[in-house]
Amino acid sequence: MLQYRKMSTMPRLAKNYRLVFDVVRKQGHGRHLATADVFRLVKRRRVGIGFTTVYRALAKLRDLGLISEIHLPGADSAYYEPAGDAHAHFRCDLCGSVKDIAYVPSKRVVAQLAQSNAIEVNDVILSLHGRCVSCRERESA
Amino acid sequence: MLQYRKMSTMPRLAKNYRLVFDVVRKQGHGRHLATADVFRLVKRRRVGIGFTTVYRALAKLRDLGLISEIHLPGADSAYYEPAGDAHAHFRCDLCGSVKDIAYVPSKRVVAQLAQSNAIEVNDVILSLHGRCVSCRERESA
DNA sequence: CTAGAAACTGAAAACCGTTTTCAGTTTTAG
DNA sequence: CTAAAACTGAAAACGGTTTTCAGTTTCTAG
Ligand SMILES: [Mn+2]
Ligand SMILES: [Mn+2]
Ligand SMILES: [Zn+2]
Ligand SMILES: [Zn+2]
Repeated sequence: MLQYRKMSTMPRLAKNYRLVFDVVRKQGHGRHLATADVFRLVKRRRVGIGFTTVYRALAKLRDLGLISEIHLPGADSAYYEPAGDAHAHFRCDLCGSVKDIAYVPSKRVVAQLAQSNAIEVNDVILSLHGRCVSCRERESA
Repeated sequence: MLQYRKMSTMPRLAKNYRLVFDVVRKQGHGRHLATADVFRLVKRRRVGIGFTTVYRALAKLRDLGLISEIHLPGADSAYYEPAGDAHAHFRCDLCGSVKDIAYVPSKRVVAQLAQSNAIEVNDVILSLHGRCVSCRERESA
């Protein structure tokens, strides 16, 4: 699970893959694009592109460690964001909005869990679920 | 999200729903049944039952808080286990096996995250991913 | 340059877990 | 008993994603 942080060390990408990457990267961190959002934005720049190609690009970029693919219980498609520091996600049960949460279980705790369970942990995924600010406001009205 | 821990306070369940509940409950904690596993085990006791009914039973039991439904990135169906204390799950990327992990972010940390992000957190889902013991052994051979 | 191999492309079809629809049957409440 | 509510199962639909196919484009030797 390599990660190319610098463009200089980044492998040469096909034109379309590059386009998909640019679309995801341009959102910056904290924005979470559903697969359908990526399609829409990519099509805006290259009308004829097939959704198969976009799926393949997303998979490759994910494998290269350039973007991260987010799966949240309750959401019905994957979400994408540029690769960056590990963090958790909050998803509103009511409106489906997704928000970054600056927290991740400490390395020490995870190492301890790995040891006591005799497993090798390569990834830790944390998601919070509940009601977002605006949904809480709207509901209390 | 109520939870009926005692049979005495448990609502009356239709025969089939009861059957599905028994199948899940009989596995005890620490066993994780994929939807297909539940079908198989239920059909063993009631041959003619339709999978639609099983899906409906699982949804209702989940809503009643009697069982918990687990969604793990990488797995292609839901898993079920009897309701119990909160815990995390480990899923082996290679063989797909699922294991309970006795850890959950502390109430204090979650409350702090909720406050600083102005969200209401109703659920915290933590999953670990990597290689299980047997897969590590098999790979090193 | 010129093969040939490897990577990429997009339409269409397949996939597959899950949900919905339909036309009933069974159970419950009064 | 009677009407409403809950439950049932077959079949069809759903929807995000993957696979297949028949090419086209790009890369790598030589
Ligand atoms: Mn994020
Ligand atoms: Mn468990
Ligand atoms: Zn919301
Ligand atoms: Zn394994």
